[in-house]
Amino acid sequence: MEPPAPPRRVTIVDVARHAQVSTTAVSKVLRNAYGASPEMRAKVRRSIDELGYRPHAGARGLRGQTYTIGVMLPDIRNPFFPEILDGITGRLADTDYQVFLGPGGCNDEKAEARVTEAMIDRGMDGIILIAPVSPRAHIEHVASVVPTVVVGRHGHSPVYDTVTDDDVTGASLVVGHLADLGHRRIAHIEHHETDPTRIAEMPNAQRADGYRQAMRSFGLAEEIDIVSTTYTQQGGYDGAKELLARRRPPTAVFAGADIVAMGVLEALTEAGVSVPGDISVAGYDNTTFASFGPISLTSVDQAGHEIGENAARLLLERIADRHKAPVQIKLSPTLVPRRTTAPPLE
Amino acid sequence: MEPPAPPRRVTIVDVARHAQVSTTAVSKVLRNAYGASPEMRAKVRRSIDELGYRPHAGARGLRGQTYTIGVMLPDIRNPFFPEILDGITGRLADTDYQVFLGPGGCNDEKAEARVTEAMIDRGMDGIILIAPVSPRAHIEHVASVVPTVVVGRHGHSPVYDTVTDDDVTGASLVVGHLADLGHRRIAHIEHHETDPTRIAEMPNAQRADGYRQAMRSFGLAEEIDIVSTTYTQQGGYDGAKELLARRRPPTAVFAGADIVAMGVLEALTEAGVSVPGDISVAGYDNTTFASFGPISLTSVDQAGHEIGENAARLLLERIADRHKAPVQIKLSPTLVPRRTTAPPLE
DNA sequence: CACCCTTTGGAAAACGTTACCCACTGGACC
DNA sequence: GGTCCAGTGGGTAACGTTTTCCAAAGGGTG
Repeated sequence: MEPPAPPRRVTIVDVARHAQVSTTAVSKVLRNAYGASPEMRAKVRRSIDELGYRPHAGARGLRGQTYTIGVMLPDIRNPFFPEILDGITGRLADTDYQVFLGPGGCNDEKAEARVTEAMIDRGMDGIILIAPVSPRAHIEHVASVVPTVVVGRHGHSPVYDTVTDDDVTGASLVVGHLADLGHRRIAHIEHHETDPTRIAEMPNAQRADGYRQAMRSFGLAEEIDIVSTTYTQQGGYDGAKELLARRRPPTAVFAGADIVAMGVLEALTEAGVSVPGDISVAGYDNTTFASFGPISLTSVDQAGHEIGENAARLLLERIADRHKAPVQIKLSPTLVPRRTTAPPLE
Repeated sequence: MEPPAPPRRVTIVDVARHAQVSTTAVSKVLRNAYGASPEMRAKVRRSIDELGYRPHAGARGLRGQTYTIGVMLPDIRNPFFPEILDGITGRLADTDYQVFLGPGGCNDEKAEARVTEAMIDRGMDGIILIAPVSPRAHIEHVASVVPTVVVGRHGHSPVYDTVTDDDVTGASLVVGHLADLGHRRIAHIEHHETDPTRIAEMPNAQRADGYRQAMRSFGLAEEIDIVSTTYTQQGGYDGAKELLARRRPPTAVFAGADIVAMGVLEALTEAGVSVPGDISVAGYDNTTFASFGPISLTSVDQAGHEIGENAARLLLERIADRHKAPVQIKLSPTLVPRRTTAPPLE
């Protein structure tokens, strides 16, 4: 209770003395390494428990591993990440690895770089980057220093593994759902991507592409109508305003993300347009709030838990063998129809 | 790009050699320590930049600090944390400290202990615990080993600082608002707290207490009506069902958290009760989704950003002087009236 | 000019752990 | 009875920093 005497930490030397063995022996037991008899293991473990010894991660990192895995979250607000994180921690729960999250700034390359560098400086054994916006060169630099798995970004590289959701399929699920209901004028609100090096790798671009492909395959090529704003509530609001100003407004709006759909709903309510009576609305991500009663938004559920599990698994494999061939995993999303989509009136 | 040769990291020795000084000198420059002339500082800094040197945090931790601060989040889903986190990172942005988040399990003492121990093992310089559920003894144990600030938990201790929001005031803001609108039968849904050692320290208990006090001060002591469930959507749903079954149901429901209010809205919609026509509903936390158009929930805004800033500031102070007298900061919440509250019909 | 103090710089010993190597034992095998 | 090998245990030198000293140089003071 009294701060004056922060007691010296129990070290491996204390354990060795207590168990009357060498520090090497203790180290072997700690790492389940070869060269220690069952009796010795038992004796050492007893001493560890008795003394309450815990290995010092920093010191371990100097020679071997730190048993720490870093997960970079670009935007902690995105309600889709918790699922992924659960998947990651679930897969890692019965290993010796501990997960720490590095908060990257939203859409901020500088912040991302700062966090990834900080993770490397702390000797983390592996890094999972979630939907990074950094240029590919930086990601490959990170991956060349420490085992890395990239989540939510398409494209592949010789140095890291990727886990993504099939955004093209997801978009076509939405278009198909709306077309089945009888809609023809289905508009899409996308997040505008300018950087040419990223353009094919970002999920937003894939969703827009998937929308285009699906519209064509349903014979609705003529009706393709895309508004470019941003994946924010404001972006959805602006996009909806623009669509309402059309000579013939769409009867359904496919927002590229749930948060965008929130802005759309806001704008429609303001304009006195009823949902789904006059216009149907669908989102993407199946975020927590999509299921709330007053919202009940039709959305696309990415297999967040599976994404996380796979990312963690691949990372462990890459830590075990840094030179293994890179893997790309693409998971399938599912449609979650709710009360914001219905057949058109006309 | 090619993994085969993970290049050796640049160390302080390399910098020293390049700048033709001792490693001691480089170390002094890194830490802005006394005993280095301006010319030497300049020379060393030039070498650092030229070689792209970055200090190895683990090695630093062995002797001095790791320049790492751990923030324990009990539940990453809680949409209230991002605000606090922004406040923390904002305050720390122009220091050398880096923040990492430790994901604690929801309401899980074991998980909390695992994360805090992991932070200690990694030599973190300071720890911020957000709304911890662990017994006070464990928190004090942590605080006795490493500088600690506790957020969102009342009560005070000789070994750590606290930053909280005034939940009693917050509750009275809600009751006052509803009473001003003309409501008398105002019910409250609380999170039931069983553990006697925590009971006075948890925000939920304070909110329930504030509700009672406010009801009395508005002359509504007779109308006090509390349902004990949990701070979850299901808890809100169940609580609302119970309230609707009363002989004379309340005309307003004060849910102890926004997520609870979501469950309440669901139950009311299901029962064909209109909001705010028949029953007004208020939440607490002013989470992101509270402001969404279709929800538009009256709520209480905790000064999340300020909470975070203060927590970070106190932590820096405590790192500078571990023996300073503990501080308790209590911030004031504000009411955010929206469309789920209105005067009663009768 | 002897003395003391301040400034500047460095040598060397920690810090806690693991990797690498070597030594010893006892049994199997020829 | 020698050789080889598997199994067991330990000694020691790293790993990259900071800290604690100590020495030398310069500058004021009496």
